[in-house]
Amino acid sequence: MSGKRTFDDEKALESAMGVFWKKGYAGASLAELTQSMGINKPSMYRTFGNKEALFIKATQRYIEKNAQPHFAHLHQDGVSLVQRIKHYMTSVVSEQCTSENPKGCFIFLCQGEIASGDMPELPSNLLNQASQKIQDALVEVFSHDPEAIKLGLNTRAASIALCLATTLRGTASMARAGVPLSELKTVIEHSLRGIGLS
Amino acid sequence: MSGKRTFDDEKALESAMGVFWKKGYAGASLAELTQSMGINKPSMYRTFGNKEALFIKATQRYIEKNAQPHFAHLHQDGVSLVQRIKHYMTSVVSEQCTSENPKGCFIFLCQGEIASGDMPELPSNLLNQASQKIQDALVEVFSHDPEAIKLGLNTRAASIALCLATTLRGTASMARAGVPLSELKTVIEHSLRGIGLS
DNA sequence: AATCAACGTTACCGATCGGTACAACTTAAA
DNA sequence: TTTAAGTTGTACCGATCGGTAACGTTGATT
Repeated sequence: MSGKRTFDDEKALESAMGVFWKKGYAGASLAELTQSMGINKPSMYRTFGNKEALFIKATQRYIEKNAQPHFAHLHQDGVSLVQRIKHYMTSVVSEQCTSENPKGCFIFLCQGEIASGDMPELPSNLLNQASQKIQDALVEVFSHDPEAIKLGLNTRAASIALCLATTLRGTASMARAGVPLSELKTVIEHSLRGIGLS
Repeated sequence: MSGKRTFDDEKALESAMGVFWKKGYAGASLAELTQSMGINKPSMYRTFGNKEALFIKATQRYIEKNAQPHFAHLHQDGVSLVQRIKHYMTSVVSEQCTSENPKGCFIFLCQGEIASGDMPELPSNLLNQASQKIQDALVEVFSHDPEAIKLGLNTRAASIALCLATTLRGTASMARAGVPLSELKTVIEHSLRGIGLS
């Protein structure tokens, strides 16, 4: 049996994240979660608290390891604004489509559950904040980037950011429905065209 | 108590549709469904069969009464192509945002559950077909409409239809997250711009 | 060597899940 | 008026939900 932990907290959390990503918060059962994590229920409760706490930690992990890294494309030196935006969008949509993970976006999927009324308050706030960060990051770029200012995009930064964020929600939904990356890339092209880029 | 049915099938089905629209398929419990329908479980099972059959009927009702009517805007006589598309998109997004119904789109929401693996086959097929109809209707317009052909949009009808369908999925997700109609209207404008219209 | 905290396993808790058997009752037809 | 079909309400079914108590085992500390 044991006396020292026989599993890796980080690996277990990653597995739990995968289950939530595939099934959502309410749809992920403790049985499936613990089975995927390779541990049993008492170990899970000792290590993470309860389902809600586990979900919060899984969400934070997703934000840190799967969502935030894409933002780097927005501030890459020596790359034009258009290319930076395109790289960012393509990077996000690529992850929405990869077969290594469940299709779609963890945040958008679970945020859709909030309107059901079955999502506790703390996870709800975390998901809302996370989705808001996307628009905030885009607003920041379009407001302060010299190239964006030269193009006059700073005067409607919020509107443009909303458009791109909406596109990313749409591609996430499409990816979850099985639409391949190749088709969604053309959606990105048209989306950039719509806001006056490319 | 009775011998003749004491409730209206159509009203009950509409109530059930509202619950599925808010909670999704798996998230809608028989208790909440029957309570909203104003009947008890045996009456529901006798009238509609089971939860899956009820969901199928509710989905068909949504398609017929809430989704199909928007298509009329696409074929309105004496209206320019741009305006027809814009009217269609605005009509759909308006319904996604109205406070009379749950926010978002019934089809897109429930289709997202398919990837969880918990959605039976018949409802899955119905939802996939319904979402495909949107793109089909748009492809049809961009392929055969004289104005579209004159603009050369017929050569990339599928791509354009995918863009607009993606936008509608994005706005549905945004609406469910609480973004108001006024902001999403500007998203429609930019989206039309991206495909070469307006 | 003795102690104790942490671990894994099992078995269980009350609540809720989708679904149903059954009895009481009402209506229409015979 | 009797009968048969149809409807409602209650009470229940086995399964699963999130969560936990209890027990035996293990390893580090003293």
